Amino acid sequence: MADDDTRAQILAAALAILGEEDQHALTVRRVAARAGCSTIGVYTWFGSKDGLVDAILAEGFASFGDALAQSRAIRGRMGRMRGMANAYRSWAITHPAHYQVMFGKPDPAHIPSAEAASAAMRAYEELHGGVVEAQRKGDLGTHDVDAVALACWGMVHGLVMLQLANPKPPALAKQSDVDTRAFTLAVDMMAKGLGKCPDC
Amino acid sequence: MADDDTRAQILAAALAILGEEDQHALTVRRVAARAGCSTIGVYTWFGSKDGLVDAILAEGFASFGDALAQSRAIRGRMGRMRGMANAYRSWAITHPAHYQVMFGKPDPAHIPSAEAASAAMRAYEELHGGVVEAQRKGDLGTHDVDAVALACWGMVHGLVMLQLANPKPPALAKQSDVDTRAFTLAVDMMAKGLGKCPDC
DNA sequence: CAAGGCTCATAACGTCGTTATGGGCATAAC
DNA sequence: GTTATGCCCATAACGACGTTATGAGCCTTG
Repeated sequence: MADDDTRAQILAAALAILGEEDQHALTVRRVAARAGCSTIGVYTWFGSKDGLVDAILAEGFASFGDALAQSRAIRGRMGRMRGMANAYRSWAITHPAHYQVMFGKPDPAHIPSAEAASAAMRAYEELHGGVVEAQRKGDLGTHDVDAVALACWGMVHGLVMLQLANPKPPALAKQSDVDTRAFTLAVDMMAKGLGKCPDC
Repeated sequence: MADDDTRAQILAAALAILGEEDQHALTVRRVAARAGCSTIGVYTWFGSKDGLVDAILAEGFASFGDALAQSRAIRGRMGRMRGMANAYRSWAITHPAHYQVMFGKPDPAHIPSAEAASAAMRAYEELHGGVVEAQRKGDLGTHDVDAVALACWGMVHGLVMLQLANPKPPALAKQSDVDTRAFTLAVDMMAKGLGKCPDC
């Protein structure tokens, strides 16, 4: 329908910009120019730049949640959690600007739309579900599920953010694979650290 | 000396703003107004806003490195690394806007000044030194030191950033201490995961 | 045909980082 | 003593940002 045509073109333009450039390139004027309309189109269809960002968040969390869900079928001790960690990192690295919009510091005054919040919730429940399953299978100790989920999320998030922002000293940054090695080590550390071996 | 007076006042104003508000409040106009000069003062003494940010980085990394160094004396298995993890998190949480300026995504075109880079290097070497010491004491397995340092850094950084940005779903965010519980768990996970127990 | 409402362009406002212009005011040169 | 050089800095402006007041076009409805 031609009614949503402009709206769809604006959202597509915004996603294209995020796919090609930094998140700072996401300006109302540039989105409008790329969508072939004036800036007022963004305000007609999304209310404000925040409204457009909300639509971007909804799209992003849906895609991100789908990526995480691919790991549901993986078997073996901590298999699903390991798979999710890898899927999480892959999605973030292939969608760096999108990831920054989703997980970078938001304006504290911005209240996400219901659509964005529910897409985010669905992605989080994918993470949480993996931890619950590991717990049920006995792969974890008796740790609190929420704390485990947040700890693992934080660990992966931090390594992803360090890689995307790359504030590392030159000596470290020169090792081209150091991010991947650290990530692999961190996931192993997590798997071993959450186990219930009594000797350590 | 009166020569550096204006410069010192501008830097103090910038740090005061970061101490009281969001990093987005750090604008040239507001810094200048608080320092009691016009915007041109920032350009006279720091060249550009990036130059001012460089001075802020140098100050921040020096203070941050000092905080990490407090853990040097802690004994016991993984004691220094655990202490540094706690000190890292404490510094970040008590200086949230400063931390975001230091570790948030920078403009890729911005090349840090030599002063900022060397202060950052000194802080990183505090981290690295703790890992080297643990390795030497036999607290770690045979892991690569750089990868361990980056993995631990990323883990702590991620949990700090999640707490500062707080993108958590409402059910999690309601648990007021969930960030601290996750952090404690993550540090334990790291300590256990890096050990050399052969049974797990 | 007339009225109302929806979509959208133009142009503007106040914010941002930055800079061109020019006014003091010190020190140095003659 | 007067001129000249150079540094510090205020005013006012530029372009880019998010946003909005105004009004034009167009489609639907009576």
